[in-house]
Amino acid sequence: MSETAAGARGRSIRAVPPGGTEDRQHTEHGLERKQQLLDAAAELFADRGYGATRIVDICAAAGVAKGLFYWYFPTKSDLFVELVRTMRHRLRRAQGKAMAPDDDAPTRVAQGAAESVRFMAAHAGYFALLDVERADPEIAHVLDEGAGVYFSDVRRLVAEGQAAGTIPDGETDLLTVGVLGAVSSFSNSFRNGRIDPTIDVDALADFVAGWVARALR
Amino acid sequence: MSETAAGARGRSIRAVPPGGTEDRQHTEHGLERKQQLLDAAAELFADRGYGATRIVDICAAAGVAKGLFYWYFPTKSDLFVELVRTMRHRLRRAQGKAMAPDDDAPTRVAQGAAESVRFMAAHAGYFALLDVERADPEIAHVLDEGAGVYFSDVRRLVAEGQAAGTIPDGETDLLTVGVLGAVSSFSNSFRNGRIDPTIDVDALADFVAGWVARALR
DNA sequence: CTCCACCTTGACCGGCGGGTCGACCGCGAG
DNA sequence: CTCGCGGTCGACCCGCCGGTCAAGGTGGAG
Repeated sequence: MSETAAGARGRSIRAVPPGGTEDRQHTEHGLERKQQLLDAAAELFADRGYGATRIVDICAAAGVAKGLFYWYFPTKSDLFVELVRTMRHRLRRAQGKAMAPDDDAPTRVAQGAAESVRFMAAHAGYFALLDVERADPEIAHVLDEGAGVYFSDVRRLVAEGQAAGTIPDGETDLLTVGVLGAVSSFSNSFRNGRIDPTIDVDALADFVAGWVARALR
Repeated sequence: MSETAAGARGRSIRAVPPGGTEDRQHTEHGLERKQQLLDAAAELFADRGYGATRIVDICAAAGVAKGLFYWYFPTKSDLFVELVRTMRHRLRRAQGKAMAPDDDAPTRVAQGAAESVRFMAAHAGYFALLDVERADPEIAHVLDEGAGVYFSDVRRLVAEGQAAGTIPDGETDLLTVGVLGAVSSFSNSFRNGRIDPTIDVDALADFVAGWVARALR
């Protein structure tokens, strides 16, 4: 884990620029290769967990040698972080698109919850990798960061609803936690097969929307 | 962590069933030592995660040499399993005690949920260690086993309520997942400080009971 | 007192796996 | 053609950590 300052020696002064991070120039082909690694890693993480996935496994799955990994990523956790951030952006975009701007707050919350369930079901392979140990501080950070983002998104809506009288006053934070928890619980259970997998995803999403709407009443 | 060893004293008692593996004869002092290891491990697991906790750290925390660990546990995951099972038994006992036998199903579910929240808050250090990677199959197994136990406990109550007409029909499994998810979500958020930690635990428990009751209506 | 079972120690071993390195390839620009 | 850079390879290094082991301690039963 030690970044060993022994970065640039010899003649080629590359790597570790003032900014701190890698700013490698990738060709289009390079970007594709990087994506292959990302995809392979996502699958392996989801399958056997982050810690249990060896870098060499990721490379093997992508059909390249281990050394190449470090051409594209400084460390394993950097790859993970990139994966998670990408996922988060896509999910939030989907949520935003699913909420009708003119509906009231509780309805919008329910719409967002339903869409989240659908999205997570559609990308189960991706979201499974969130079941990860938070030992690595870099991991913990990006995960907490995500939790914070979703929290404030939902909290804003809840507070709005309370102001408009469409959601009961008080305990704004708790209501928010409840909504977030419902979405992740149902999604996790579905993904892990604790829910009858033959159920229609849209039916599940509707159920969750109803659950949230009732609890918010 | 008190008198787990009911009254056994003076003579050695068997700690592990003769299932073929370790069936060491521990003296009372030995059982105490073992408990020290268990406690030290629980704290470290909760603090930095299972995978990131080194056996030698556990021993150092308990003030013994590494070799001794293997006198009491075959492997690290065996220790973990023992920890989780113990916890589960205590929680279920608390739940059972909290539910008034003559109340109707939804009320009992809410009572159990509230008690679970209180229990998990009181033993936050213990429950934090459930945030663990499921890479190790032995770990995954004991965790799933626990999920299954709680699931069937709650499902039984929900089905009972549906039969009695106190809970709406249909989707028994989904309702169960919702209840379980609410309890764990609120408990996790509280433990991780995502909820204002100055809130009274009983108030939180009541809130969760209300949340569940509303969602179950 | 002796013996045996339980307890305790820390040096040691083995391999696993993250990260490094130096060499090499192929292509487009000059 | 030659240079430089993006890209690729895989042997190698090395610290870490789970697990082992041989030896020594201690207290109670006989």
